[in-house]
Amino acid sequence: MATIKDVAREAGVSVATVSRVFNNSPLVSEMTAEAVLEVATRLDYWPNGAARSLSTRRTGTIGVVLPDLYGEFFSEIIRGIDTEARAGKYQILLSSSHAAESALVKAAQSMRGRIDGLIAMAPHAGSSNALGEFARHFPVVLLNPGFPVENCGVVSIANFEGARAMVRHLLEMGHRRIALVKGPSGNVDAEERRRGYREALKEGEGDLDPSLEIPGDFDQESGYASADLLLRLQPRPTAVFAANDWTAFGLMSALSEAGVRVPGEMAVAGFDDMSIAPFLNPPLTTVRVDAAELGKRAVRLWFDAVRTPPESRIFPREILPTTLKVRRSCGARNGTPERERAGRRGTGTENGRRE
Amino acid sequence: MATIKDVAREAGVSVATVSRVFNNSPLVSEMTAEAVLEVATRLDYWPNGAARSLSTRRTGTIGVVLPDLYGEFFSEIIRGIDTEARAGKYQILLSSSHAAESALVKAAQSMRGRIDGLIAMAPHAGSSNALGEFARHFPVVLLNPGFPVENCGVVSIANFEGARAMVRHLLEMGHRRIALVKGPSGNVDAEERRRGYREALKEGEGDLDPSLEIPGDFDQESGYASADLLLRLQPRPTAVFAANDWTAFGLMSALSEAGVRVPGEMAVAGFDDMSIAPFLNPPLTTVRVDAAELGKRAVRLWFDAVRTPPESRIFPREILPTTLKVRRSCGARNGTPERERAGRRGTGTENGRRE
DNA sequence: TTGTATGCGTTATCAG
DNA sequence: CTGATAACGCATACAA
Repeated sequence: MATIKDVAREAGVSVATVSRVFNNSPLVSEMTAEAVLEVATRLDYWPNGAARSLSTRRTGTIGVVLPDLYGEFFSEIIRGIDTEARAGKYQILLSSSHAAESALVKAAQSMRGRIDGLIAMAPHAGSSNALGEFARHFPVVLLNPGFPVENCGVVSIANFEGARAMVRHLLEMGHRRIALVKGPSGNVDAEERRRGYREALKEGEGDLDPSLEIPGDFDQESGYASADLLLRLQPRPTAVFAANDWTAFGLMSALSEAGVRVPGEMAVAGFDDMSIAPFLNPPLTTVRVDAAELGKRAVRLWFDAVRTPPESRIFPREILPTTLKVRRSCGARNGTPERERAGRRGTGTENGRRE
Repeated sequence: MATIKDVAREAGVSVATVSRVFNNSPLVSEMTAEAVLEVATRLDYWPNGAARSLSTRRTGTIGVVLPDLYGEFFSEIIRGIDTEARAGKYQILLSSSHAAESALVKAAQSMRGRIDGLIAMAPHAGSSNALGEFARHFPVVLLNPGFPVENCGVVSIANFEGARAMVRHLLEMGHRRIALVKGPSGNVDAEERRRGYREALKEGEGDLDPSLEIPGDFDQESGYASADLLLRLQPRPTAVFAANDWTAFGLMSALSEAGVRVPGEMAVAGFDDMSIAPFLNPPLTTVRVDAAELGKRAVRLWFDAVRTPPESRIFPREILPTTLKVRRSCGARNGTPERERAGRRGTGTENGRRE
């Protein structure tokens, strides 16, 4: 593989000149530049990234560590990160960190010298101190952390506000007895959504009854299973809020099999707004989480940090608003919403705050 | 940030010794190693990746360039790549290449010196020569390319075989007039699936009628729209094979709205086996493409290449078999298939060949 | 078992 | 405008 030296020799100039050409330095005559470029193309030369970053102390890449690369949510986050990073001429060094809490740390370790900073999603509070350590060396932005970390930028999801808005909506629709199919216990998102559920019921006239809170696990299966308990409740609820869309899907399958009409006999709501949600039968009313936007914001925060001298850096905590998507699974409020088209999502009301 | 020199000085040894410790060299006494490690931990030292790869000419990372990071298919590919790469102690430098054909080349260019090779999905034949150029420098594996490229490993999808198997199945179920909702014209996968469709009809007793081939675009919307044409056909087909699951979803929505029972009046089949497919109403009969496995195989092929001296390298072309997933949307063959559980998929017959 | 010295491919500083 | 040359942080051949 041709190096800068080869090009210099072949073009009859010094390596410094070649370097200048490839860095668009104005300190080189157009004629020389052309000649160098010609030789470079002929020799199929391109600067070696490792050498370059060793010399400049910049790598032009952001490390991204996510707990797991499974599902639409994560793929959307990555897409958002990639899009925004590319727009800023940065690349992405990706790693999933497995569930183990030490994995995140190890992944980040092994990226040293190869990244200018980190965007990470850390499910375990145990990673906290290690992350703080990294943050002393370079900018770190955390995605929806369940614990406070110093010296890191943070983007979280308005789970609480989204859930509260959804339950408020159900109350507005006249429901009083609203069940909740919870997410896995210990999960930050699940916990916040439950808080929002309770808060809305407390504010409104809803039944705040512990027996209405059915266990769930964020998956289709647990949603399916929850229908059984749901239908046994006395008096039977008229609406269910599932902690995420997968749960809602399972729930709707089970209700359909049980001959319970949705939304007629039971309104169903979800959380996430997966791409399939508008196309279910009936289309699912849910809370939209714009995962790609989550990724984009993380990158923007990260860029802000990079462009700021370390001593005057601030560490903003941003909260990604969620949006209520009213579809048919909860009955129509103002007539039946128009049919949504693929790729085009209807508008809605934003829930959440910014800081 | 502490360097190897800092550690050496602090520990009272040479940099060579520190280096040996971090490379698990047996040529260092246990005592010294411990001391070095102690100091390293205290100084929060970790080898600089750029410097290391400059010296060793190995980076420990694979460049991954995909045309677009959207949707479950791509996220699964990435997951497969990541899983397998991590198992082999490799990291992933990710980049989406936009649709532009030069983008792939640029992305790969800018990765030079930072990767040991490339796994790419190149939708445009124009990238062909550039890829061949890369392949002369380091191992390249292509994902499902629509054109022949020299010196590259290749993993493609058994689109033809999968489609043929599906249509054969429909024929077996007694259907004779089977429509096809095509994918976008020019798309490799779409083209191969159509070939499989025609082949099966030719072999069997099906109607090989051009008017049965309805235009589509791989999305929900075009599937929805296709129902109109489908229902107008004279005589009306008893089954439709949609070129992918999204198309099938749209089709099923439209049929449901039109009051056409599935599978009673119209059998519907898809292609891809998206995660939601088993949970539709009725569950969708489709052809499973294991995208994660596609990614894994690409990495394995890549590993094979890396571990082989360049002169004796061969460039295998592997074809990922697809699997027929029989569910209820085409009617049951041997009674109703058992209900599938999330995360557990039923077995099926493999279609495709290996080389 | 340990240390010394050289090279990896660039950038950047300093002279010309 | 151009050219030497010293870093950058590490691995390794060679010496000890």
